[in-house]
Amino acid sequence: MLPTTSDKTIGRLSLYRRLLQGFQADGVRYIYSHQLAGLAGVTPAQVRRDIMALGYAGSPARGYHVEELLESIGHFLDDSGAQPVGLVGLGNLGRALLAYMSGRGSRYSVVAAFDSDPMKTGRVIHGCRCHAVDAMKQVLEDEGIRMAILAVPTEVAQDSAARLCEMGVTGILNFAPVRLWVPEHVYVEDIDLTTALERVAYHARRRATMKESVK
Amino acid sequence: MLPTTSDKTIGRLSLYRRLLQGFQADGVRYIYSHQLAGLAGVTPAQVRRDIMALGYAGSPARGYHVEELLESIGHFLDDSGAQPVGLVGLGNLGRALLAYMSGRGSRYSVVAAFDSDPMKTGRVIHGCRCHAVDAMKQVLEDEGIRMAILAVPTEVAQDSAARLCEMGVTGILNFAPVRLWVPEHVYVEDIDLTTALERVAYHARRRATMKESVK
DNA sequence: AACTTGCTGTGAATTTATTCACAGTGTGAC
DNA sequence: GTCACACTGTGAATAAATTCACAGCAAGTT
Repeated sequence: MLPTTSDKTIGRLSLYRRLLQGFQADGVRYIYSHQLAGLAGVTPAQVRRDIMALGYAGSPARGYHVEELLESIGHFLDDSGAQPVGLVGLGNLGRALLAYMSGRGSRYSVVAAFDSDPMKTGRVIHGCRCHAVDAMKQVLEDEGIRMAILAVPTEVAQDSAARLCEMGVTGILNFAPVRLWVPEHVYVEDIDLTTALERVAYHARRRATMKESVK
Repeated sequence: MLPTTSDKTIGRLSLYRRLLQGFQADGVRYIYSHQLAGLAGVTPAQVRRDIMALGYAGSPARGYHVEELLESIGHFLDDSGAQPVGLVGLGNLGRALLAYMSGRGSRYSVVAAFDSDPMKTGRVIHGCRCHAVDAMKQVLEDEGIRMAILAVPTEVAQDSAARLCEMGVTGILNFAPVRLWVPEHVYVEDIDLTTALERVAYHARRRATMKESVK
């Protein structure tokens, strides 16, 4: 097994990449760990550790060469280049995600959407064709889709996930607030808006009272 | 300082609550840690540890009393009951979040939205009045808003966040893919869709190849 | 009433993630 | 050249999160 890299590191590398792209656009050629750290909100040591995972090394005198570092991160995270993404569920959230994704020139583009509502199928929304759920197998194969965004109601999330897995999908970004049970070789990342909001509420309340009591 | 509870625990408690509500609706009165753990996708020991933070204790013979446990979690997470939320940014994402939030009978409801586009202000969307950004101070005060969802373009996120902080907001749910710099007493939770998707892509690719190489 | 069972609560061990701290080094100043 | 500097890469220390493992106990069973 390859030296396994933690999830958190993956996430931060993705963040560093975006920051670096900004620097590159501004014509910056070299950068130090503490500069990246400042923008990313982490410690310089953390940045260096994360970059270690890439196998890329900077120069003690100049720091990291922006372009080379970007290339390293790209190689590490993507390798194969742009990947097609499937979207299941075209409710409010699904449509918004579609709009959001099509807006920014991301390296991942949603090439096919699915919904059980016949009113929605056949149409093209934000440049993406919407198919019936029955057509899923065929479309996934044709487009070579290996990752999917799941934005369906909670009740059908497990079902949809199982179906996706059967059809060869190995990565799912799940917005339904349930834990999905999938085969071991499938990766699920959950984004739970309710939980996120509750966490904010908890801290917001706590901070609000803290602020007063400190005085 | 109170014995500080980790962010992760907060998140899981929120998840347990939703699961427990399901049990309660089904008329279940007592529940064991391993049952919750199974649904939540964590270990039983983890569940017990998390519940320790509440100060609530179950019975060795029957497990946890669903209703009492729910009450404990509620007391711990919310206490003050429903809280009003402000939403800044009514682009695709903002509108979708609004629809999403108004749909489910959450304990947090978006009572005011803000956008800089005069075309959008004054209207009522999904039962929520949309105000001009200039009116923010007044509206936040009137409604007693202490937490906000930030769904504006990346470029203006920092600005908007700073403004919110000035006006007494102590919790922000940030969808812009940048690290926000805010006063110490303000809590920020980031939801970065791009990073999330890249993480899925990374693992999806990895799993896909792993699956083959295991064979 | 004594015994069995399978749970909870929690100290201790372990694993994972982060930070410290410093040897080693390329660069620019003199 | 030689020196001083400010950085990187990384082993070791620390901190945080999770899991183990077991004492103690309420309820059912004989």
